[in-house]
Amino acid sequence: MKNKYVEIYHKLVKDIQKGEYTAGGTLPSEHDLCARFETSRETIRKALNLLSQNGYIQKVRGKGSVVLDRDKFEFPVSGLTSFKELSERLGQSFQTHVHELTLVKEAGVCRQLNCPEGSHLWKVVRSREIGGERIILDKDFLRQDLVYDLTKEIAQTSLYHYIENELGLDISFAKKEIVIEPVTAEDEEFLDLNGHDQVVVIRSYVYLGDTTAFQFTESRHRPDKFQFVDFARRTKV
Amino acid sequence: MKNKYVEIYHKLVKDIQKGEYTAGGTLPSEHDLCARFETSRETIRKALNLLSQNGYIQKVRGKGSVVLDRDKFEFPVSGLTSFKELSERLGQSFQTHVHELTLVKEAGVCRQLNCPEGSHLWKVVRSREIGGERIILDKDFLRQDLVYDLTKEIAQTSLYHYIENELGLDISFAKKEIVIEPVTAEDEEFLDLNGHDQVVVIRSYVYLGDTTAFQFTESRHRPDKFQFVDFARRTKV
DNA sequence: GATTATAATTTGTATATACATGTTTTGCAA
DNA sequence: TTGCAAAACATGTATATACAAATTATAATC
Repeated sequence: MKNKYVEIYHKLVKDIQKGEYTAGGTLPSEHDLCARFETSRETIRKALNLLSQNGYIQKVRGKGSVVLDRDKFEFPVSGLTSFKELSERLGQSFQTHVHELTLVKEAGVCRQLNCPEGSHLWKVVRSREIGGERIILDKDFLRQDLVYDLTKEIAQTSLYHYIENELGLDISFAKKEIVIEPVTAEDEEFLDLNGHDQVVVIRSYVYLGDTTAFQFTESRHRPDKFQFVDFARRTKV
Repeated sequence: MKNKYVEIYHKLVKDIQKGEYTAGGTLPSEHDLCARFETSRETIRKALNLLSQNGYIQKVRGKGSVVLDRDKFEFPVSGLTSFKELSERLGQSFQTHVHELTLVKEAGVCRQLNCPEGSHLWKVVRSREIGGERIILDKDFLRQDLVYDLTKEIAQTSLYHYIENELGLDISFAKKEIVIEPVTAEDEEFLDLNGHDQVVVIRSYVYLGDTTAFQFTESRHRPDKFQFVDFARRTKV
């Protein structure tokens, strides 16, 4: 938190979440925010753009920044939120089981991550238990040259926290695909399928800020427990 | 297309799609683009931010704007693209069947659209046929006070085109939810389910630029033909 | 009181400057 | 030739100004 406009963004998000500004109402005008935060209008506008992009406000010319009702669409699987961040926000009891943590050589994954075919990759297989049921199976492949050390403990708590805060890698964006597929033997083994014969599969390619692909993830969800919530702005063609 | 930076954005998108700039390479520097488009750096930066948000480039400090490989993640169900826009981009043969086009009063939908309970709503039920199979069932509710006139022909071609281009309404953003649900009698009636007993349901609340909710859509997809592709940037917590 | 015209407010766009920070290139020195 | 330091280059942040466009508040007029 060193940039002024990012700080202002976080402050305003906090204020909205505290209910300081109610949905349907408006934020103070840009001019007022300038005075309050003792900064220029452009800096305020950068902060407001972040709020707009993340679905907190809608700017209406002549009126102001209208606060949106974000309650109805919490639980964003979107935006690269990790399982731990999710569970904590939901406040549900959750547990992670680590089934595999090995170094492998998978040519196919290497090709998709754009690294030499002989490269070592961490393979992490974890199941996620919520409310006593194992409903998510996560299979991760990470480039070992970027994440050199990995322990079962890290895999059990939070990969993302370790990668971002301990290793200082800059996770920046991801390409993501959601499809429905028949269950595999692996699903049967590690999940409480409850009779379901299909799972929701989320495949993600995760990139760093310097555009190097470093992770491939396959997240397999039991369909009755799956929900994806998104906020999308229309891009004019 | 009147704004300079939006025009520049579209021009650069077109250039990238034409292959003028290849994935992995960089765009001309901001300074160069200023000269080329005869404009200021801030204007160029606004255009580049649009490219970045939509997954065309990744800006790397000190290096430049690296062009990303968007081929791998076309077909964005995300971003409020309409069925017609989608089908055209895919180049597949498609067909729309209009099963219902009526004015109704649905208290539940009214409440969610934040309009008076007695309001008239257009109810549109359409099935989408691709490659000879009816695989998508779309149920739309639209506020009649905003879309006063609606014909079967419009419903068959493109609602969005009519709403945006004919009526001049400014479709701005949507809250979206994806879940898996058991098939209903309606699904059985209007879709070629091919033995599937579950469908992928996308529920969307669509809003105008002035934050008025005006449409509720439920899009029901046969699971084997469903795919959702997304580009997501990580929002630092 | 109701309508209309005007002014004030608010966001949108375009431009300019200064400095910070990270990357690449260049040139000098060992 | 190699290695290192300096310069050049690229993007990031912060600030300032001017004007456009949409909305809202105010004043004036009938």
